Amino acid sequence: MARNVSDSDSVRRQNRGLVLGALRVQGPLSRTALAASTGLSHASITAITHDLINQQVIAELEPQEKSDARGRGRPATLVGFNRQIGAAALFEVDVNRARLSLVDYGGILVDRIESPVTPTTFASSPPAVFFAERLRQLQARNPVEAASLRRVAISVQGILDRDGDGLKWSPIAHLANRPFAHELAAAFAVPVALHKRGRLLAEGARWLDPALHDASVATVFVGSTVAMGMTFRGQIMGRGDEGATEFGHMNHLPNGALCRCGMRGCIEAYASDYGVLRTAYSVPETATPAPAVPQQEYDGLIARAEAGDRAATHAFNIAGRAVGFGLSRMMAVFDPSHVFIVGPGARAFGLMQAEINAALASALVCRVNGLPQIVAHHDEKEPIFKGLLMKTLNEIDQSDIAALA
Amino acid sequence: MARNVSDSDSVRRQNRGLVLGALRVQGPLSRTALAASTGLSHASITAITHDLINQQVIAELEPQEKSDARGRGRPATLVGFNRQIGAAALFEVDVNRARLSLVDYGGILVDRIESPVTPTTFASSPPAVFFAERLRQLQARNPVEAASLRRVAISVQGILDRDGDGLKWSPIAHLANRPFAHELAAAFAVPVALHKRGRLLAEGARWLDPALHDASVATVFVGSTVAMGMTFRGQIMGRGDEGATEFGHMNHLPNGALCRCGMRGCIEAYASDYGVLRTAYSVPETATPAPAVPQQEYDGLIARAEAGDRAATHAFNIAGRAVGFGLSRMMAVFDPSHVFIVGPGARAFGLMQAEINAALASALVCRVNGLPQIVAHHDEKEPIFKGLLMKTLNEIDQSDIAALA
DNA sequence: GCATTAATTTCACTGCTCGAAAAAACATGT
DNA sequence: ACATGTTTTTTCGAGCAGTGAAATTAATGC
Repeated sequence: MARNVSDSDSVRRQNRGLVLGALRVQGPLSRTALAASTGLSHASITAITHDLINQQVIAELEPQEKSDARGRGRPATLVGFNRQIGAAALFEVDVNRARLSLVDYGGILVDRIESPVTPTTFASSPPAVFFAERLRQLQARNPVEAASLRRVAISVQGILDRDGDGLKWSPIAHLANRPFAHELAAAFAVPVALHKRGRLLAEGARWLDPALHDASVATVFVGSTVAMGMTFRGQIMGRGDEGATEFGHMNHLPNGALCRCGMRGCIEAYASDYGVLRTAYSVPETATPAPAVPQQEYDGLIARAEAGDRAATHAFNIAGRAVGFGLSRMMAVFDPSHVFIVGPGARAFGLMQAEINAALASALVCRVNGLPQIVAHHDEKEPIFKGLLMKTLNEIDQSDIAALA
Repeated sequence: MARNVSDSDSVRRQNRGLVLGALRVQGPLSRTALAASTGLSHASITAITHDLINQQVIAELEPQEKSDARGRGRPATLVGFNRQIGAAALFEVDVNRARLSLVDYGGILVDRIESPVTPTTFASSPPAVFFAERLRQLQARNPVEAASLRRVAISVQGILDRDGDGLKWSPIAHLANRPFAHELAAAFAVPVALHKRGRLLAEGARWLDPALHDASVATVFVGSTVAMGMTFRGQIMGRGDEGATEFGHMNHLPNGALCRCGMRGCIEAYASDYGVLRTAYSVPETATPAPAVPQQEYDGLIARAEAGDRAATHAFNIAGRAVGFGLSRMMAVFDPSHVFIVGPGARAFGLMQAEINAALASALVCRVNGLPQIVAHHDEKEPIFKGLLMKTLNEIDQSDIAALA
């Protein structure tokens, strides 16, 4: 029986959450600004901030003298997060790289470790060990933050199970079906959350462009894989908190090109770096995909296509067609007002755009509602990190902090 | 500024809504059962039911003597909806038929009118006039219920605009882009809601099979059109309340068969009745689709296929393939645990099943998570009506009644 | 009739928000 | 230096909804 009853406690949680959320989005605010932003009365804001300050969650900032000509009246005192009360460890795992960032409760990056990943990395050392080693290393270097670790969050690629704490399949070799989330949670006595990279991209895109904060956006990653996350009017879509969009492995052409996942005809098999390379070099569609494509090789192909090379141009056309039809098919189920293209493939957006638009034009939804606005966004690391960061801090805010007695 | 603040009023609304929802789902209940079902304390249930009874929303039922051996202890007095306090008019509009039902607040059908629809129906008389005429007729026949009309809800096919109160496109001739919802609302001084048929199917499926009430279900209608609605763990998905899944017009084959919508290669162009007929009779794919297919012609084709006729069998294979790849592609974005096939095409499910399964097997999500459970459900009128009914009554419960002072 | 049992109601208490008024803290004008 | 105006915060009493525990109500069983 889901406990949906509303009582004074849920009121408290909700309104404290509102205050924390406002501070998260807008940074330090005065109590008056908080009242305006949350819609709560001044009296309530006084009570809530008073509690939060007592609990050391937030603190009054030192008034900044000098600066801007402060107007008349009593000057506002800003309150902001107390960075020391919590820390989170954020792993971003990729096919060829892993990065662990330690951030404090204020969202400030404290320390960071990068490690290469190879197809054998997780075969030789179990994922849980790999992660634990690096986390211990960061903890040793930052004892203060280590003491207040509240969450570990991991950005992964692949398909999560229905609970959202196990990977059932992943393009990263030997990562799926290893219960590293549970093991880490046990080892560090801290909740460990797995997030699909696509979903984080969607979350991150919202934070990077405030104008999109409440829009419906599909964020498509094109690079070593093809992935997608969606937001619907500011809400993250799909499987509650697990996320299940497998856009890259949506079928594009029945019995088509062989994909890394073992299926045939996936969008990824045409639009990812290895897919484009395979097409460009006229390698048979059924050839086993390359396990990894060096960045410069992909960039070289983009350069060749931009220089007019026929084979390269053709390969990107095919890729654009795959992405375009994928979007067109997705839009039959969910139609966003904006589409972001991020990742290395964003640099090739110009080469794919015509085919993408052509494919979208064949969708009824687009004919009726108009084409979504499609924008390429070159950097993709920032959205993922930002998404992971904000999602994790928000989780702490709403689950741990707002519920504090 | 969205008013998300929680106060005693929102608590009241939420908990009253819980009580109304429990009664809606489970029928008349005792106060003790309400407490168990909602999670509220007995004291609160006493207060809430007291208010609701004072407001004539619910009433105590006469104790049913005789029946089952009532145990010891004070006998429970059930409370149930007061049917007289509201009524709703429900239109179901189809390509060849329109039906208007008048129901009371208890969900009991009071009266019903059916009218044929032809491609010229809405050309000769504006939709608003067509609807208003029939509604007036029902009101005249049922003056008591007419006095308490609270909502008009219309089930339509097509694409709604973003506000959800206008049709931007519809397979029903001359129905799109006519502001009949606004006109009706003005004429009858009552809120008028448009609902996509696919979404109602999803809603209705939940109500018909309580086991699915909290599952993730995709309900696919196959018949004169192909449509789909989805629920995610009991929540209706897609564009908030407007609904935008255009499954039938998801592209199946680029540049494929001509669809009624004017696009090419839509799933509908292969899997709807006209599509199957076209394939079976080897009519060129680019031939203009028949405006309507008589029921017996479609049924005849099913019979022929079941008897082993090659052309007919082939046509249903092609249809199954279209539906299967559509589902497979949808599942890259949203993967339900159950798929319902409803509508006339459900009778041909056996003929399509193999191709549907084959197509699904080519989806990575299915390989990893297993195939969803696919079930055909012959009757489709009931789910639509039930969905429209429950959605509308729930709307009244939550918006009008729960918010009463 | 009286004990037993189960459904409902009553009652005292808690915790939250809110509006209005008061207090605080600073700028400006005389 | 001091009164006045402005803006931010806090204080205070009221109101409201939920809760647990105890009391009440209405049957059954012996």
